[in-house]
Amino acid sequence: MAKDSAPVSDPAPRLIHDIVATADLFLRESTRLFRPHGLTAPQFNVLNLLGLHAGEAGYSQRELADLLVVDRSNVTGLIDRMETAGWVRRADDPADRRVYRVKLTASGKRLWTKVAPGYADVVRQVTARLDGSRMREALDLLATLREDATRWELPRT
Amino acid sequence: MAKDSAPVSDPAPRLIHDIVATADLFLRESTRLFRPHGLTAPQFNVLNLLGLHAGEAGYSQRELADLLVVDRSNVTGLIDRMETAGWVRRADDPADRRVYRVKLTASGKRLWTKVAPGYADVVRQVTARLDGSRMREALDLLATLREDATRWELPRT
DNA sequence: AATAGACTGTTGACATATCAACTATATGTC
DNA sequence: GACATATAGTTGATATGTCAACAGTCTATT
Repeated sequence: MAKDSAPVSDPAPRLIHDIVATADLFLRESTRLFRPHGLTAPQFNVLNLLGLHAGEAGYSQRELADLLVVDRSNVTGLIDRMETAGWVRRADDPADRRVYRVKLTASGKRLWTKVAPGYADVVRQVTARLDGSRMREALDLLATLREDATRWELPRT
Repeated sequence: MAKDSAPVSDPAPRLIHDIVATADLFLRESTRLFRPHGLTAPQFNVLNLLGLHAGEAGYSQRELADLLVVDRSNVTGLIDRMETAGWVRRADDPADRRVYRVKLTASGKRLWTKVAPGYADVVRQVTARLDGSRMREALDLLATLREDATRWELPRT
């Protein structure tokens, strides 16, 4: 009988580790897909956001930062590089002189239509073995974990 | 492959997104815990690996790279900074002059015993709502995804 | 023993990320 | 209108990550 006082295989830290490892693996593998097109994963995310949802108005850098869940300051360089590559441009916002509307260029649109289907394929392949009920279970588990991860309190010392 | 665009509620991309977002959130939140001690998340991971499993021999930088799932070159700077902070030291390996054995210093051990319990608490809080069966299900789901993520083939163009 | 090949750690170039401090612009309140 | 406050984007310092190329060391095969 195993003593559970020395839980070498304690599942809780393992779960956290595995989530991080799975996310990492997925980012790493998807990078292999983007690389031949000169894209990085965050750059593809920008392309995909603009291609999918942005319409004519584009997104402000603040909106992009919120959607990508990164700091505003990070978006500056990201968009700089994508602008240099010719995939996006910064347009002035007529309603607010502080903001740029970031929009796809024609070249950016072309790249998106070329890369996005391959990404969708990969996503489908990776999730192919999960049927509807396991998929729902997975989404639910992750949502539960995210709720509790925002809820915990720092030890107040 | 369907010619029409993916429905907004397509669960597959959402699952991938949610895994990355959950990992991200967890890393971000745990950083709040490490920060007051002057530690970053990767630095805590090194500390924890050395504190938990390394024993007298420590780990080589190659072993650390494999355990952390990062490139060897990344470990150079990580250990540089932790050495400067006085938490680890590089000892020569008597059996192989190419490698360093990275070991905790007394100060590193002290820091680990101070920080690790708080981390364990947080892990416990975050996973508290998952009973044994959901935990097993979660680990199993992630393992399945990782298998398929290493299996997919790059479109051969 | 010699040598070819593999492996370890480092370096340099680059992308991504954070945070704090700064400028410029908006906005709400007196 | 004037002022306090908030917000958008940039900058600089720093940490993490990749990749490719390098020097030094090991190892296996002849």
